[in-house]
Amino acid sequence: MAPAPRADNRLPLVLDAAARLFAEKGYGATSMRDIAGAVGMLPGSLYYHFASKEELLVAVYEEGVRRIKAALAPALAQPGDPWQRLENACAAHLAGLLEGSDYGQVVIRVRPDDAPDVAPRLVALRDEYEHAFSRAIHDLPLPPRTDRRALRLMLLGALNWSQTWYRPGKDSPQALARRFVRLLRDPMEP
Amino acid sequence: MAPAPRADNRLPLVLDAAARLFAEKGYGATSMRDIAGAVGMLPGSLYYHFASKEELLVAVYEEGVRRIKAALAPALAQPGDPWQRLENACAAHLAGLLEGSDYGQVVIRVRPDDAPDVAPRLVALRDEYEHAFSRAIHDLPLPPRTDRRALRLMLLGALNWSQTWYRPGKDSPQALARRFVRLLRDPMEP
Amino acid sequence: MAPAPRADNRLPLVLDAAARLFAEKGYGATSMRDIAGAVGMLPGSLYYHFASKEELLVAVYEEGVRRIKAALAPALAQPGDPWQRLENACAAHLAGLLEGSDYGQVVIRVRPDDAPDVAPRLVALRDEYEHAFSRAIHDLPLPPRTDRRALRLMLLGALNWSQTWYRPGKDSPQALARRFVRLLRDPMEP
Amino acid sequence: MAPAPRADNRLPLVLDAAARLFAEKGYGATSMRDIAGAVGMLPGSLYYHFASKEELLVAVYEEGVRRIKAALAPALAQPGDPWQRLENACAAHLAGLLEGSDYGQVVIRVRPDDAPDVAPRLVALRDEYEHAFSRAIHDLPLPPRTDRRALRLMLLGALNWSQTWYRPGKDSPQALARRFVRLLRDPMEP
DNA sequence: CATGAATGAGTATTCATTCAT
DNA sequence: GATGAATGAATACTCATTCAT
Repeated sequence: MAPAPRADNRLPLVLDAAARLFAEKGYGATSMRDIAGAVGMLPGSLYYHFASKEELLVAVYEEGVRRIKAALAPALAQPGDPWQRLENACAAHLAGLLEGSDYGQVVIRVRPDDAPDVAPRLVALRDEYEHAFSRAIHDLPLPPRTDRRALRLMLLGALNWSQTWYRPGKDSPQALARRFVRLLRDPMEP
Repeated sequence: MAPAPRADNRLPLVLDAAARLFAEKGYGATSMRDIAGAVGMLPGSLYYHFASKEELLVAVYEEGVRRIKAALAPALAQPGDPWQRLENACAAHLAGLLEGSDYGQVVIRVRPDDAPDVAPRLVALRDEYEHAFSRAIHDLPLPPRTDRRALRLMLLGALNWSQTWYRPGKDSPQALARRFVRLLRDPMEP
Repeated sequence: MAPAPRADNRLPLVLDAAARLFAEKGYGATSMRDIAGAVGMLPGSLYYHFASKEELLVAVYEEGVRRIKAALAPALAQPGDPWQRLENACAAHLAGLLEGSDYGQVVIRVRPDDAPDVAPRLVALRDEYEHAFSRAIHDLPLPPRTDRRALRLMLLGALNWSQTWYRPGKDSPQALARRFVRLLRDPMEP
Repeated sequence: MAPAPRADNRLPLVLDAAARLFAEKGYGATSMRDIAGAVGMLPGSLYYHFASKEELLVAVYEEGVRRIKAALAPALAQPGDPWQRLENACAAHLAGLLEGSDYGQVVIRVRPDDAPDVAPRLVALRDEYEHAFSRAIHDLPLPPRTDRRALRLMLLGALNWSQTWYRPGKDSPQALARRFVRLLRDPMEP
């Protein structure tokens, strides 16, 4: 029996594999066997690191939200035109969602109620990154009585749903972000 | 007048049950046992009506798209202001998506690749109802060079993603539709 | 593939196998695989007949109590000397416990809390057969103020514990019953 | 004077935890993880102290028999009425069985064949404490030809089975012992 | 039209145990 | 003395599906 190449910390590998598979196939369609196989472990061995499949999902979600927020942060920190800031934030979010880290994709793709026992924790994590957008929208110079909540829901919905139709190579996340924000900003009367 | 349903035909009941369960719990989380139980049948008996779970999903999807298109039709047929027409179409779509027929909800909730063998057919069905929106958007009086495709994707994404955050009783589909369309239409400069 | 010899009702076979294995090895040490293997089924197939391992145990217990009560009935129905009636009841119980039906042995051997979810039902079943002894002891002509409850507990304990030390071939159930009852009945002063 | 326990020796803690858990939940239902967790160790660490779960059980059993015999000794050493001696021995045994040391409870609760590899050693240990009762019964002034072996089996069975029905707070071990012995000793004719 | 009985492959999870460090 | 990481085998259970009746 060949001694396993004891890389000393295979937990991150497990997390990476789970993130990749959850992002690709979804939570329900990914088995613990799949994940274990992807890192050359036996299924039972995963339980040394995570108490359950749901806890493993939480760990991926947490890392996903951390990365989304990290990607958003530089865009939101920029001084200058608030519309430009929003566009950059959208571009960063789309980039993560569509082409970037598997972790971020999981946060958008996997519905909290796929893992009922931890659903509230997943929802709370989602709320965290949405909060970042609230602030960017709050800073926008808008006509009085504009419904900023509806604006946030609309924009985030448009961004997140793009996972459904996006095919890499056609539009870039940056280009999409620009188009979406322009549609909101520019007057529509011909 | 609808043709009188043959009294001994339980197929529509099966379809209804499947639609309800797929809409509530998702495709993967619904078992053939669940569906059979909901109509007082045994699991094996479903296979008299449908060759597989995936075919059953296709049938629900087909009916779902038919209903979405039927709900959209009157709104789209209205003469007069194209923006108002679009708003009405959005309201109709949201109503079906959020509170209306289980069938319509399935079309939005269930991802085609949850049923890989029939995924292309599901995608084609989705395209059908999206096409209705294309026309409504085409009719809009817009400044030249407006990206109508992006507009459609943005609007549909915002609408469809609402299944994620919508809680009945707070906002009505009609009110949401109005707000979303207004955000697009009205100038954003304060 | 050879067509399974469709004996038309294999459920009783499953029950028999479960009873035998539970009696021999105990509940915890018997796996659903063991039981399925004993009747030439696949493990999953058992779940067509029983919703869970615990429900299977309940079914065995129910049959076990039925048999114990059936074995007790003729002894208890006998007219004549109540001491003789008690002795016969003990003999019948011991016979079932030690050499008779696997079902009866399960009732004594398997502790209700081995199957926590159904433990109350198992306890209720145990109470049923103990009740038969209560009546036999009630009929005994005893000195006033004799503690009949203690007598029942003592006698039943002595009988049931015999599963622990009994080796077939040495003492017969009948002989044991006679000896136990005599020890209670005959005066101990030399 | 007991030799001062070396302060850094956690083996007795492990033994205590195992005894408690085996007594509470049974041998099969207690995992090495449970035991390790109860003393703040990791499962693997137990194997420094015990070669296997079965050896751990043997150690608990040995301590259990030692304690049972120690509890019995003073009662058996008493001069005077042999019936009173027996009653005291029963009371001591019941006290250990029902409310006293976890170790003693394990000896009664855990069946030797739950741990097949060490079963003979467990049986031998059980025999040790039963031997103490043999002597007490041998001393009883009984009519000739009384079956003393049956008397021992009956009494011990009654005592040991009490673990099944005993609920603390209702009867005290002492009271039970008195009642059981009285039932044997006093004439039953009214 | 539908059932009753079963299959076979799969699911997440648990367990006693090992061993290099 | 004990840990961290893993193994390998087992466990109860679920699922879509089949097919003779």
